[in-house]
This record gives sequence, structure tokens and C-alpha cells, in this order.
Amino acid sequence: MLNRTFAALADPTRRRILEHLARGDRCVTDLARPHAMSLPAVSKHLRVLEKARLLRRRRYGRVHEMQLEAKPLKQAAQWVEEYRKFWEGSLDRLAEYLDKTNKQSQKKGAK
Amino acid sequence: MLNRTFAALADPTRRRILEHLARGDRCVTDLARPHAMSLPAVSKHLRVLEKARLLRRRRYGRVHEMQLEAKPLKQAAQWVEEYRKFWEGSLDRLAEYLDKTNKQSQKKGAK
DNA sequence: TGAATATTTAACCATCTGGTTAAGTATGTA
DNA sequence: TACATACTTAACCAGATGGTTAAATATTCA
Repeated sequence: MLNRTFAALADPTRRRILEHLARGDRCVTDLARPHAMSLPAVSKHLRVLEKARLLRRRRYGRVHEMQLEAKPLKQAAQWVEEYRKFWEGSLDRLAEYLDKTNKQSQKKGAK
Repeated sequence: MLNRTFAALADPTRRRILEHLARGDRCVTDLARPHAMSLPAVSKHLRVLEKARLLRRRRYGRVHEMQLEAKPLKQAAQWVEEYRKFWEGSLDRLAEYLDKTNKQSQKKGAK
């Protein structure tokens, strides 16, 4: 699951789509408009996001409405936070401190 | 930068490498051992992580030692958290609440 | 010097990715 | 019915990705 979530987030077009969606549900054509690419291209991106469960799709007649789904993002956030905190705590606390006080001298940090 | 970070994190082998690294600096051979793949394959993964600046490499003679670098992860965490909070706040606050109290009934949540 | 160790580079391969255009499927509207 | 609209599917393409094996490059050790 994390594979798909991170892979989905790795593409800037898809991140922008999510950003637009964060302002409310949108149909495919609306979401495609600000992106300089064809509709099928956007359609593919939407399917990637859908497979990653970052959005849910509902059909109202011929219009498809997308809705954000926060759950996988929560999982991703947890993974990132866990490791970030862990190794900032264990390895980089000194480096980070030095980083704040002296832009140079953190190179000899841990080991 | 986010592109590379998320792309790097999308591969399970690379996530496992980071997990091992979180327990301390490691050389290439050590990092390769638990993965059922060739050394060049691991070497490639390390280069991907290095390009994403998720790790720094230092050469001690013929041994390359890897060290975690938390900065890009912090950026990624910020991106994820920003959007997660935003749309949980706007759309999924109710769903999230229901999630805590009743494992089932959040399906009809927003909209 | 010569052999072993640590690692990368090169060449190759199959599959995935992100885009295209053209055609197809539903649905709404005149 | 016929046309327009919303969207997907199909076929294709170039380039990236994730793996392989074989060979090259340092470095250490005897």
C-alpha cells in the first residue's frame, strides 16, 4: 500500500490534482483544465490516484466526481514521521544542532 | 525535490534499506546481505537514495559508509501533513471521529 | 608483487510510466 | 433520432526503473 501511495505522490501533476481536489470535489474535465496535457493523460493520473485509494470516484450520469480519501496519506505520514523522528533523535540531533549554529561543522558528526 | 523523495520511498527495498540504516551507519555489503538480490542492484538503490539526498556517502578506503539524512524526509512529512490535515479537517473530520467510535459507519461520511 | 575484498560501471533485458492520438461508450439535449 | 458532452479504452512511443551477469576499479593484505 505504501508503495502505491508514495509512487502516486511522486508525480507533480498528481500532487497538483490532489491540491485542487483539496478545495472540493471536481470532475475530470475541471481537474484537467489547468494541466497542459490531454484528457486521457489526466484520466490515467486519476486512475493511479484511485488505485492508491487517495481518491474515490462516483458517477453522476456522465460526470465523474472525485473525492479525496485521507486514509493512505495518514499511513504515509506515519511511516515518514516514525523514521524521521527516530533518526533525527538518534543520529542527527547533534548535526541538526550544529546546523543551526554553524552551517559548516556538522560533516564529522556521527560514526 | 519532493518528486525524488517520494519516488525513492515508493520502493520497498529502499524503505528497508532506510530502516536498516536507522540502526546505524552501514556499508554497502552489510546493507545488501538481507536483500535477496545482487550487489549491483543494491548499489543502484543506494544511488537513488543518495540522489534523493536521503543518505550521504563517505568513503573510508574501499568501504563506503552510508549515513541517513533527515532533511528531505522532513519536507515530505510537511507536504503530507499539510494536505492530510487540510482535507481531514474539511471533509473527513466526521469520518475520522466515527472511525474511532464505530469501525463501520464512516463509509457514508462527507458530501 | 599478487590475491582477496568492497564496490561501481557497463551492457543488457523486461516491464512500468507518462505522454500522445484516434476511436469507443454513456449520457444529456435539441 | 441525431448531435454534443464527459469520459474511457486502445494502440503506440520514448524513456525510466529494477533487475541480471560480467568486467573494471580501488584498496587492503600476505
